[in-house]
Amino acid sequence: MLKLASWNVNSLKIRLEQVLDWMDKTNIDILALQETKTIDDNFPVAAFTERGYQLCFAGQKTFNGVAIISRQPLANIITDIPDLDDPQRRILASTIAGVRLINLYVPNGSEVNSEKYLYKLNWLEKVSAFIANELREHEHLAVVGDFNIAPEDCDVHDPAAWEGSVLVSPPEREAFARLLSYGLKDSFRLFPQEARQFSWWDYRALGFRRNRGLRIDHVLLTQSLVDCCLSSKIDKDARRAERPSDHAPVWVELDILP
DNA sequence: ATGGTGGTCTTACCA
Repeated sequence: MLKLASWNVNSLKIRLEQVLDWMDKTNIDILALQETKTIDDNFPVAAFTERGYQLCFAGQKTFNGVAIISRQPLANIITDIPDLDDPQRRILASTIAGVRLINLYVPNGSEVNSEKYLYKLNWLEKVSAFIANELREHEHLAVVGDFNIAPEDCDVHDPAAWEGSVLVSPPEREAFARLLSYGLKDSFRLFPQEARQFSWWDYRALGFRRNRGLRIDHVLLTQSLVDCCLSSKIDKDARRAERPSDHAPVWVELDILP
């Protein structure tokens, strides 16, 4: 059994104890983090290596930042991709236990047609091309992270209120669908799920208490991993913690040896 | 109820 998780922690410095507690509780094998918000020199390496994990990370000051924490060795690490000269640290890929893992912190996009939105769409285009290329080389591949896209209306607490907005706009959903067209599957939808399950809730206006959320954090799997995927869940409990991230962790159990 | 909270080498910005 291999447990693979993704979590936007919104500052690893603030959330380190929560992350360590959650890893202990769930006995996770591989954890992909987004929004670590720390430069590499300040990454809390020892906290993870003391627990028997290995890690890789790509950070910057104040914003963004991605990391992969793994019980197994991390090979073939990539932080930058062709045709995207981007100082923002949002991409981290590594091969672990025969699985190619691509960890993404997709840009938020701010508002439809804003400069940040256009950056998001271009970023998604270049990353899609990179993933298409990776799929040619790796049979067992997972794309995980904060996609900042709610793929379907059932992933949105109030689809009418959100219609056309950033995170749900048709061009963003088309970019997500393009990944599925490569044969990747949204692991969450492989299983029967209760309605109104989300992975992110705005800190403001009692968003979590009222379950006014979106499902924007995803684990996409190639068919070979779908075939051994036993479950796909969102751990809403982590969002109930004191001083939580605005995102909950999402994770899959794969019936392969770690 | 068109606001609100939380994070950052903050006093503006990002989400």
